[in-house]
Amino acid sequence: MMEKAEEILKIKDVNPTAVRILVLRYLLEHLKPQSLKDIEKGLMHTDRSSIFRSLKTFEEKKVVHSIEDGSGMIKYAVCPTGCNCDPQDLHYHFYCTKCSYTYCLLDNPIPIIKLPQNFKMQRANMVVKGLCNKCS
Amino acid sequence: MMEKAEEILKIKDVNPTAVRILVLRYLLEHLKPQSLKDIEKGLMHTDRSSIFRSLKTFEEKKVVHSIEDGSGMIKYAVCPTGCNCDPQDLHYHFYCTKCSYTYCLLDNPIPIIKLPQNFKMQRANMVVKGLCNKCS
DNA sequence: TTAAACTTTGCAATTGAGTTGCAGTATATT
DNA sequence: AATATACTGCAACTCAATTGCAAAGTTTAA
Repeated sequence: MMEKAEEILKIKDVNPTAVRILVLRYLLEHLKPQSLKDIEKGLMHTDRSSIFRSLKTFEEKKVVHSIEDGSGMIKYAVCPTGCNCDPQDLHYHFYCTKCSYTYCLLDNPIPIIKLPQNFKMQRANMVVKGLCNKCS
Repeated sequence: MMEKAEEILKIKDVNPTAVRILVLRYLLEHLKPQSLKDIEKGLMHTDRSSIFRSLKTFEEKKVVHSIEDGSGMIKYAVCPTGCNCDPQDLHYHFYCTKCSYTYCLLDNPIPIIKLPQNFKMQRANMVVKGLCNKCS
């Protein structure tokens, strides 16, 4: 785990700077998707805008992908090996309206969606909202 | 169409005030989901917060439902007849990343999603992003 | 090895959607 | 009409996201 962040950055062709390593490690240590604020809280001495820019860079270089779970905050998760952030790599997310936790629903594949003529899918964002097991 | 807004408000037990009628008419006239800002632009002499509060009331009384299409703005659409805003009434949306238009994909039913034990679904928000026929 | 060029970072300030407090206006109730 | 209740418009605020800028760090080239 110690080295993993650096390795990933190298593979994805991102300069392994201090902030980037810290942010990526933080994401790797926390299995659930994390918001900018979550990361900011976790890395107490790192500037928000630096984290923000790291995340933007990560997204661009496909180190992480973002999830809009309707919490009002974008969440970020490390792309699993082989993930190209293609639609077929995506899965449903579950957002608990009580504890604000975002779960990945890995068991359900996203079905093929028939789009109208000439519509081109780039990505998808599928979120189920409700109460998780702890809150229901 | 002229009378329809008032009728809907009556049926859904919402006081048919001036702003509410204007907002609902605006939504009825525009088939695609509209954001607060869209409505504000459309109704040039109506205050934003009044529109906002109308929409909140509408949501509560199930006159409209909201869609988070990842554009950063919540969109609103009039509930079709029989819609209870239940998960099973929901459908996919398509958000064009170029022209920022949100389409309803009514042809695809949302599949039943297996949730982990004791997870309770309240609502769902399914958005496909990409390019629409005009932009691709 | 030093200077120039480029990248990254931290701070402060701005944006923009959403939301709220409050006082004035309109509408309904007695 | 007098009172209560609901609605509206304005201004101000919140809060996440984003940007401008200068300082610090790193790389490249002379």
